[in-house]
Amino acid sequence: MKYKHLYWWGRKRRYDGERPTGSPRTLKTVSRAFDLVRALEELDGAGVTELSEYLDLSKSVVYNYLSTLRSEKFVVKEGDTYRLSLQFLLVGEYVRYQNTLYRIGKSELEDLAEKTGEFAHLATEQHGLGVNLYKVSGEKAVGSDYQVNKLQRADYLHFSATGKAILAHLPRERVEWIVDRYGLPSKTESTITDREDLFEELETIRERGYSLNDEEEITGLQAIGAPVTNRHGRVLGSISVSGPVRRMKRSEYHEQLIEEVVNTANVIEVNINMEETDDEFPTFS
Amino acid sequence: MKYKHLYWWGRKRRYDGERPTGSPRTLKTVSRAFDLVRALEELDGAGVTELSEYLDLSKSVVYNYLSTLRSEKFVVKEGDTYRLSLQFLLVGEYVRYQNTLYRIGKSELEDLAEKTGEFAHLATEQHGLGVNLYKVSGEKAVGSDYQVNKLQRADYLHFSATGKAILAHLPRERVEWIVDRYGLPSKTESTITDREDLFEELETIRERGYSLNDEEEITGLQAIGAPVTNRHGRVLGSISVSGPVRRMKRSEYHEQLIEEVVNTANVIEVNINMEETDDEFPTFS
DNA sequence: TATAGGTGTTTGTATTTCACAAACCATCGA
DNA sequence: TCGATGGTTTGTGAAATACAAACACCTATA
Repeated sequence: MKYKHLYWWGRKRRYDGERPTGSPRTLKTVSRAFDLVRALEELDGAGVTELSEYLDLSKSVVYNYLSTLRSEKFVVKEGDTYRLSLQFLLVGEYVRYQNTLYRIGKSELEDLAEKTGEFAHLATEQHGLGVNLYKVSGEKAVGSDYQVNKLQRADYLHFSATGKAILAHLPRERVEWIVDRYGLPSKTESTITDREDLFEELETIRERGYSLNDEEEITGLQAIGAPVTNRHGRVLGSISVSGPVRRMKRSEYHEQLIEEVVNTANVIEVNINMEETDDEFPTFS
Repeated sequence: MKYKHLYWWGRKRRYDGERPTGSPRTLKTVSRAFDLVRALEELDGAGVTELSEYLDLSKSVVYNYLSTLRSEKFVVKEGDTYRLSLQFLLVGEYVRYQNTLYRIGKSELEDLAEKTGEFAHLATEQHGLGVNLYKVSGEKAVGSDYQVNKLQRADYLHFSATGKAILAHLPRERVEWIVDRYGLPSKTESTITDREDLFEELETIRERGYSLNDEEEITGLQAIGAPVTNRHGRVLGSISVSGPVRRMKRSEYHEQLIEEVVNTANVIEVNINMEETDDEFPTFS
């Protein structure tokens, strides 16, 4: 349980008191409301007293926040414990559907999983972390139960095939920022933990057009990833297939998989560019 | 687009000024923050000025709210338009995973879709509306593209097989409340729109143990549903399979499907009761 | 190249609204 | 019956927010 929220919610909040001039004012009350949302997630639901101790706020304050969130339908009360409601799921599904990469890429990813029989992922980047937009399990996929049911979290970009494919196509300064912000924590002994090594790897990925995760996240698991960029060269996200190293490494099969992945990424790109006739794609922030 | 949010976000907010004594205080600032979230959903992203007109708030106020939501990572800014972020999806996935019915029922539902080849749904109730927790498309499933990709929304309970199975096992006064609150709008000419008809139907459903949606939501589509209750008799949600009337109505096949659906619901119930050894299940609100 | 009109952003300040503590009210078990 | 442990309500001072107006920036157009 300790690992769960280590890097997830980001660093400690800075309330308005200590705000440097020139940066936007933020509303304490709103921030607290989201502190409560986070707390409810971290505690898997809780009562008023528990939350008031956890957040160091008076009981009545917590009660008022919960009542408000409840009236907004983002929180439900079961007996005396408050929980986050399915409203979050509904809004979440809306947001996902808004995402062009998901909308266009979903069915292609399903085809990819079907064709290869392996496990396929569709990911994008937000706030310097990777978010899985969709996963499909192919016929041969192993550990699929673990992978499908694993809780969906934002995770580091530097140790997954999807993540590295994205990093390779972000502007260098953005990658620098991400590394500064989150570091390069290791998951296995193969994880890239050195900054220069990472930049070399990203260079390689750019040259050959696909990324490889060689047991860098989970021992025994290899993944092949490819970026999806729009016509302006901005990376929208990436896809990957993954499976046990033993199978994935067999050379003909390996080549064939690379082919399939890169090809699928390409098809998605084409379809996206057909939809997005001529909109601008400004940079995220 | 008009239909989209007709009944979704609920009725107009009542701020604290006009609060009847004895009901909890609610925080204006928090409510406004969620007004912004709603607005961003309704407008599919928007700029400061647009939002300030839409919500009748001053530009600077909107700007401050957006800045706060952004610092909480629930909103991103692309160029000059603000959008809801994937954070909602992540929290939503967490909430879904917290749901016992989803956690236990998911794989059983997949089996059901596989066995029958039809389209299968797993749904629950919240705030008097139905929420789909999961959907799987079987081999033979038709219109599956529409159904899978259809935007996930909370919808009325009275015209779906899953919804009616749930209603049939809620306390009468709760059903009364729901009907008072949302009415019985019709989707096709077969939709039940009369209160007494509905209660009779629910009685029938309770007696025979499954529900039927006979082109009440979509012309040409039939669905068979069954409730999932815990050992205390509280309904946790329901499942269904659906397909074209022509196929679904063939009598042997029909019987067989009913059998499969009821059976699956049963298996889920057993598994849930094994997990939830002896917790109380208080009533929602 | 200047200018008008459209953005998003910043600031000062009045005043609304929130935070706190303490009282209150259930429920449960000893 | 009593005490302990929750959640809920209320009055009031202190602090955070809402507003308007000024600002900076961009783009189109004269």
